[in-house]
Amino acid sequence: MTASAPRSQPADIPAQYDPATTERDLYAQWLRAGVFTARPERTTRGGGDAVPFTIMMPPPNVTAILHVGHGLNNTVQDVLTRWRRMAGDETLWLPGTDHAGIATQNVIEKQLAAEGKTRYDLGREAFVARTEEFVRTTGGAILDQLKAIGASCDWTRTRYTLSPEMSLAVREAFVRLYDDGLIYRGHRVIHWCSRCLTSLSDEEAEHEDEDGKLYQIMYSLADDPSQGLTVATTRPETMLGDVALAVNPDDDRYKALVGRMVTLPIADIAIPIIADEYADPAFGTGVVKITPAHDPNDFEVGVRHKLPMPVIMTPEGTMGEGADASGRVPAHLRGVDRFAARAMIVESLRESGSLVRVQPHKHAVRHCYRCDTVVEPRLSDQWFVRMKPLAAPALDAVRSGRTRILPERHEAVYINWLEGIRDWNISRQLWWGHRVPVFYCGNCKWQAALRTDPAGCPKCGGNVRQDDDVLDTWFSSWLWPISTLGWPNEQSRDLKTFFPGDVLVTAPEILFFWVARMIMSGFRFMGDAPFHTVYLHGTARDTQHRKMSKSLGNGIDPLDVVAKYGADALRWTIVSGLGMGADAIFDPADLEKTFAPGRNFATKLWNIARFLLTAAGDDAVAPIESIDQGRLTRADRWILSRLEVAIAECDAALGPPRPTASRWAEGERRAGMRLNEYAESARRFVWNELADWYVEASKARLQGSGPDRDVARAVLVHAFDQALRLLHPIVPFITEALWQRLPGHVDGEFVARAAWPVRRGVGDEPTGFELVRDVIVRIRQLRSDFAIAPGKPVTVHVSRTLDGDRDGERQRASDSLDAVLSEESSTIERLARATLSWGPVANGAPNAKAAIMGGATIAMLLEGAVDVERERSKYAKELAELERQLGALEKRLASPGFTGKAKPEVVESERAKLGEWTAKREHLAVLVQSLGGA
RNA sequence: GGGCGAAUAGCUCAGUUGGUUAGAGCGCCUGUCUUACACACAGGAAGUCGGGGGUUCGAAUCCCUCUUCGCCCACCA
Repeated sequence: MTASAPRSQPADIPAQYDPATTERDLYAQWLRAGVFTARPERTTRGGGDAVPFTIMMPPPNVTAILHVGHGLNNTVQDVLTRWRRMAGDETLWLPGTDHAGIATQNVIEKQLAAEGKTRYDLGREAFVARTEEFVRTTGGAILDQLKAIGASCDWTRTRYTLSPEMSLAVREAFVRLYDDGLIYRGHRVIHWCSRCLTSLSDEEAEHEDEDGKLYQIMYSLADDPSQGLTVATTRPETMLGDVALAVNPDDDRYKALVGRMVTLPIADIAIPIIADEYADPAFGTGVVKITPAHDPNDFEVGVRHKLPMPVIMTPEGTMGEGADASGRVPAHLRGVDRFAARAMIVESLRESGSLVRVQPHKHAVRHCYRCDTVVEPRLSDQWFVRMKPLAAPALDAVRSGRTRILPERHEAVYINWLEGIRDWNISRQLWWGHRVPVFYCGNCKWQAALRTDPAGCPKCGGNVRQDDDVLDTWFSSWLWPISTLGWPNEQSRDLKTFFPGDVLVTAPEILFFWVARMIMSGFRFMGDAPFHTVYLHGTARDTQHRKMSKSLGNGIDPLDVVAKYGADALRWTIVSGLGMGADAIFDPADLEKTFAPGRNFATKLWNIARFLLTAAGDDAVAPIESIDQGRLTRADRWILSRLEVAIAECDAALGPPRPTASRWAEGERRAGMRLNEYAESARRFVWNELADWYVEASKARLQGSGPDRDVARAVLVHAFDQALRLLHPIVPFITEALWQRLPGHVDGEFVARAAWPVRRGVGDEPTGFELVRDVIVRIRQLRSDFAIAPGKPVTVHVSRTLDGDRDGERQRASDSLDAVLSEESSTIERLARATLSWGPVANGAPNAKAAIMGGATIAMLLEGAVDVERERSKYAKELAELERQLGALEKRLASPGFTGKAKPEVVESERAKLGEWTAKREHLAVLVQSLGGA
């Protein structure tokens, strides 16, 4: 089956839908037609009339392979992009990959380890070359995988964070911030990963609660070893770097000791007792050891008191003498791993009697976010970005409504983080990444950040060398919304057209890593936020709510799902289960249970189309606008009005695509992005309304030959066409496959760029078809209740039990009921498998059964004996329950609190409810009586 | 140690500012291969909305409290 084949016969549609070949073929068609390619010239910013709509894909790591998290993230983006594309926007969904400094370097280092080598065996240049080669040949595979799930990205604009263009942007940003004094060299304690051999930012060093130990150690006074102070520490090995003991200046216990010296055990050197507010008298013994080079707080104390700062560990995490540490690390500890050293030190303290006690202690220990190694605080020189000035506009953006974050609760988290923001350590002692563009003269003191590499020192002509460090991966990511569009070239057409963008879709984990920083860079370099909406979706988890991960083995391979059930099934499951901000739960042990509903839905659509093509043929179909209103049946008017409702619901669930003004107004700020509600509305329309009722009710007309057939065809094709459009963003493949088969389809047209449904403003009033449905359902219930064999014909005698009533409203209801029943009798008879017969049924007839609807009562006489008492008691129970609720309702409405405070529309709807229930009570009473009520 | 979220049918979840008799999918029960569809159709059972208290004419929805999970943030050695 190829889409280019002629499709004049309905027989062209196979009985079975085959996602695999269809999806591949359709994706190729879309690409060939350039459906996903953004055209700046069509936009309002480029001289056209389309509003631009931009989404930047969070670039997956270049070495990543697709997992459900990506599937989730990109499906959401695709739904939004396809929706806006159909709605007439000029959409740009820009894809790309991230060079992922530490992560990628780790991959290559693992390869080297398998070969028995380290990166140092290769040297920097060869290592980078090898990594580049790896990325070039096997990297970016994930982008192809995204095509398999239908991602409608503009692949002509694919970007990579370590490409030359991105380097240009990174360098420009660095130089500007450096020249503005916002990037500086800092000498302080940072998080150090002794496995990756690099510093980490605060965000990259993640807390993990651990059961540790609190060691209390006695430091004796240098001039009187019989006295001493007890200090508590969780990391005894750092004591070799102690330069003082601190007590609180107001702590009466120790006031007298301030200024005296103690002997540092093991290292056997004298250090002073100092007074500092940092020591908390209430914690432990109130005495804290000060290790400036290995603890950020101690560092601050060290600075205040101008203390030495000896480094007593190597970068690799073994004990060793670094700067200022000579004589501190005993020979037998040098080269010993820090944790082994801890045990050895504790043991020798125990032997010497210095170990006062050891108690269990729960505390949070920071770990490297890439390799999970315990991070070591370590004094070193790093590059930092001064964040306060950058944070201010980003803070204001969310406060003022320029950018909203959904779900709303994340806004408080964002604001809280930005208010307490600390400077960002951006240098990494890695080889894979953008190199810090700072140059130093080997001769004079000259140093500068430069856009291009200098030939020599501009001051003295001496040799220059570039800083060895590379930049944090996020230093390129934070420029993503602008660098991908051509910044720093501000004349770039894409930048002028597609910045600022619209929506950012990502997981909450990287709100700080990435989202906040992108907003900052947007303001800093372009003077505006890069998007007006941040949509944070949940995490993919298994049924035990554990995060899906490779190490747990509880993941689901999206491509596996695509192969088994089709991409649409995967997408359907994701979207229909996507509550605002809620985690998405999938069962990796039961793919069938998880994804079959999506497949089943696609199959349903397929079969509706098969019916449509068989019954309606594919001769030309009149446009719905050309059908004279008077020729529409109740079913026609009903399904058209249901379509109006469905469109309205989908639009409401998706919400406004952008703020109406330059900022989100309170009323719209939290609206929309309810993808699950959108999916449900569309599904209900096409399945429960169009397929279950309209198609069934219209079969006779469609299979007949009268002029009415054309009316039914027009309505059916219109309704299904619109349904396919509503569903296309969620299930793009099946809808495209079917839409192209609809009668009247013109070759080369795609539902992917067909117009999004718009309400026509017709069919608001009740159509009477609701009554038809009620009658059919009631008769079906009777058949089922009385176990009447499906094949057995049954006659239903219809009469109005309240016929004598001349009250106007009720009379009208009865008259309208009569009209509906007689005019629609053939439909009712067919769908309910019953014969309708008019005429009064004697009250109390032994086999009478009745149904209530629309303000009138009909009685039905079923052939064969029925259990009248059972019926009577059933209705009597219903009546009793109704009376109870009616009583409560009446009481509620009569209370002064209600009439005084409730909104007018609520009062009105509650009054209407009261009337409805009252009428129903009357009907039920008649019914119970007619069934021989006791 | 702070902050936030969740708890609704057997399972996974909706339920937008308090206002029809709380919904969907899956599962379950009973029928049906009714000429688009058994990946379907028709009918049905099933929830004291985590416990307790409060506000209100009215609470799954707001307030307090308790229990159980989860997430984020955090320099108490």
